[in-house]
Amino acid sequence: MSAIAIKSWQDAEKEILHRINSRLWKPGDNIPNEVELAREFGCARTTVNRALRAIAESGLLERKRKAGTRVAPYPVRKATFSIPIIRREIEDRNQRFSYALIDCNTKNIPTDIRACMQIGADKALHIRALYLADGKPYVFEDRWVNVDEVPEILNVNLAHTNANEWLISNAPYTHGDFTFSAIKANDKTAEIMGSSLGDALFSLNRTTWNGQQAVTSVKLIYQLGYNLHTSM
Amino acid sequence: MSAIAIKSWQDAEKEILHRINSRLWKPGDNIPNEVELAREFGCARTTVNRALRAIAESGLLERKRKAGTRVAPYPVRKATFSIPIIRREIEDRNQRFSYALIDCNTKNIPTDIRACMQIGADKALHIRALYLADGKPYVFEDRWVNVDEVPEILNVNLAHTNANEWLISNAPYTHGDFTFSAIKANDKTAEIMGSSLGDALFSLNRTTWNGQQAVTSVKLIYQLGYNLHTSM
DNA sequence: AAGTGGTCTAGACCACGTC
DNA sequence: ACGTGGTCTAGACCACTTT
Repeated sequence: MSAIAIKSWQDAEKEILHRINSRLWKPGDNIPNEVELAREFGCARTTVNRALRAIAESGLLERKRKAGTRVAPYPVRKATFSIPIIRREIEDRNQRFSYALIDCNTKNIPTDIRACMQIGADKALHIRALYLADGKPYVFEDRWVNVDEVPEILNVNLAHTNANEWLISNAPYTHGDFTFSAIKANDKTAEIMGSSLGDALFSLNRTTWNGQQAVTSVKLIYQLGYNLHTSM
Repeated sequence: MSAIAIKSWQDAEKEILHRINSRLWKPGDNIPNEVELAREFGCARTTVNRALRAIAESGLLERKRKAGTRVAPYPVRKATFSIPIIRREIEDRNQRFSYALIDCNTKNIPTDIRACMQIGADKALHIRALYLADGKPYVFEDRWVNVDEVPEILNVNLAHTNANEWLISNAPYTHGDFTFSAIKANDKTAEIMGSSLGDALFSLNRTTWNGQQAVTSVKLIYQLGYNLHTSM
């Protein structure tokens, strides 16, 4: 019927998405298998596979060997967001970046940090710093660094080089955990951020590992009004 | 040298990641091209391509035709998070899901919602509802639905069927915008959520589109203590 | 002009999950 | 046992970007 010329996997992807969105294939329905679609589209099975795989990754299709491919009945859509370095985040807003170290020393790890980093050592490097946009507090960083994993950081002058940037370039990680939350500014936070006591602030906790070893665990508290945006 | 047997694209991916993480290939370095790696690994170029493409999608490699592939100097890592239906989110916590419609009627669209939905019509369906976990407020939903795009929703009894679930199954969308932020509970919000005035709450604004047409725009306000978690 | 990644093809075999 | 997706291969051509 419809004389659609499928010449690339993106063409196939568009056509399949169209069939899902137009509800020709409804949530829960099984769709034709790869061989049939390839025949219908007049292309190789590999091409159809690439398109189906891409859509399945976005959560709209569910694929199982033998059972086939079906339209997700309750699609759990996936969105991606980027984790830029703070300097770039600020510069992308056309603001001037600056940085101020608050304090930095090696000390005993509090139990909550120990629990989320799961490291054996008693001590770690604790860094507190402020990142500013146009001279105004943008984000407050409260960080612990596993010096067994990244000993070179002890030779870095953290008053001049910020840990966020240095670590990204010098301490690779294989995986990480991210938690976003809303927190109420306490008196210390309010003072540092120049905001009011009780303000609702956006916060990100991130712990990264290189293989089995924790690299760093950081809590970032953003200025009032910050929001995280993404699209799909 | 290293007699690594590369038999799958995942093997190639692991080997390449190892070379990046061990800093054999440093940030900013160009790495060998696909043909060379295929020869070294003793596999087809397609296999190497799949591995490199996967790593580039995660942000660790940058690829350009002719220029080649290099390790990202300041990797902008990408993380994905899932957008589950609220019922499932609650049931996955082993809590009992329930739902209460607060109000629902067709009325004039406020200017801020009109701006983010970019629709022509004067009126839209406004829904306010509460989703509960074990009988306690879990998330408050304040939603506008474009009835030109999804007229069938007018026939749905929203006292029994929640809009979140109904729309996911019945109103496909091609793309969307997501904004996460922290907000301070005002008196109305505090009353509805059973939290205290001034609490810092986590909030998500989401607008979805089907092609050119806005489908729905929703503000979700989560209970105190909620956080969004993801890992990579 | 030339080098690199991007993709397509046809065929093959494998792995998983259902029957 | 068998049907489906998952992947590999070798070769080919194309598209983009830099030189």
